[in-house]
Amino acid sequence: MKSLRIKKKKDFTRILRVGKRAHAESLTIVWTPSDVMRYAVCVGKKYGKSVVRNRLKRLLREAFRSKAECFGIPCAVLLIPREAKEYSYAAFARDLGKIIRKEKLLAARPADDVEGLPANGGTLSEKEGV
RNA sequence: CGAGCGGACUGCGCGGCCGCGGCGCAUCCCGAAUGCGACGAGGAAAGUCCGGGCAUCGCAGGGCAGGACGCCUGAUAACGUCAGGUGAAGGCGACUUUAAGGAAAGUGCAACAGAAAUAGACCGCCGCUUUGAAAGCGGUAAGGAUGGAAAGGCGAGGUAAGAGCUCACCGACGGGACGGUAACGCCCCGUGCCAUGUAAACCCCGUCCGAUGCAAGGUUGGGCUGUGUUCAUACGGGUUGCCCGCCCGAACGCAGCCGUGAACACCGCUUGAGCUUAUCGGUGACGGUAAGCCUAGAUAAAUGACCGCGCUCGACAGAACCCGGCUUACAGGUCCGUCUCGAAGU
RNA sequence: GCGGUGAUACUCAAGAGGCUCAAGAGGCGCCCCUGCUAAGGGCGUAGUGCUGUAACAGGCAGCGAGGGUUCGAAUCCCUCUCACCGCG
Repeated sequence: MKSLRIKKKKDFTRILRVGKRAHAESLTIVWTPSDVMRYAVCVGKKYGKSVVRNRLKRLLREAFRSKAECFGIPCAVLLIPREAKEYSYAAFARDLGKIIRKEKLLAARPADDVEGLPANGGTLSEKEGV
């Protein structure tokens, strides 16, 4: 899954400039269409010390992993959590689902029509239908 | 049984399922692909406070400056660390704490108070003179008052009053004998005592220190054009803060174009003063010998989510070149001791 | 990861072992000036916590936190906390 990470500073600044923002209670995401499905988590020093930051990143990655198949089209996504005292997987997963429903449900329809998508996209749309 | 003291260890466990990191093997459509396998954070990984290794610069040159340490003996690659001892302080005790060299080498500082702060007569006490009270002169550091500190302490003798003026004891200083590697201890003799504190103030003495840190540094990969600055007996650059000395002969900056994953890839990057067990030497820190073991290596940076069970319901906390220490944070739990004190019983 | 700098009232800050002293300025409060305001001028408040008083006065603590050295520490020495800066 390493290939699906966004690493370059250039990419970050580009996505932040042109990407669309969507907010939920526990986190914000910035997304833009892309040729492959890619993502990154944004956890700076303001969130706490290394133990807290590491846990936060794991939770976000796990949440994204479980919901990645719900995306209709391949996107580049930045996950930005909201500062809080405690973080939970359940809240991240729920809010990520909400955002996808709000923003992407319409985008998921064309994915069903286009059959010539990469193997990834094909299986995804199938599962989403179920 | 209660209250302590010292030391050592541990840091939720088991199962299922999805997922992550590099590694090994296999497969194929040879890709940052898929499958399988074993492995995968700490006692502090933390703070970055010390000491090393390693790397580059310098070229193993000198001086000044600067910094660190400081009872003794040992351990160690080294240390500001550790071990054992000495002195001092605290505790009934087991024990604990301790930056603990030098103040007759010199300089500085000691506010306020107080008569006086490194030297002294304000009150008081005593004597003499004059006198109505009182004043003057002299003696005196026992008492008062001030202060953190007031001229060794305390008792006796002594005296006009006093004073190491004299004496006993304690302290201090000097010398000697004995024990100990030494710090030092202990005993004897002598000296009436001979200079307050501060060196985490400058300093002196002794020991030690080149600078920069893996963003060190190396490999692959780079050309063209224009232009500017400086320079030949001095200038520029490098060398530690400075000076001397030494090295290099061209060095550096700006703009544009081509090219470029370049804030990239790979190496450094994990086998090491390594770990475990046994045994020998040593009071101990530690060292020797033998056998066995290989135990994270990421780079937007790997341990998580869900379910079930158990219990004491899980603290502090996440490797980033590697080691030895120190310091700080921490839910609890376990074990050890010819350990200490108190109570009760025998 | 590595290296460095700093912390003093609400804000900006001086002080570098004793006293004048926790300076000074902004801000804040009152007064003058004005028909009213701004600007200007003057005066002063007293700073924070605790204690204390009828109310003042006064006392104690306090310079990021905790120890130590010293007769005495904002200042000297350790440990910790927080903030900020630099890096091929």
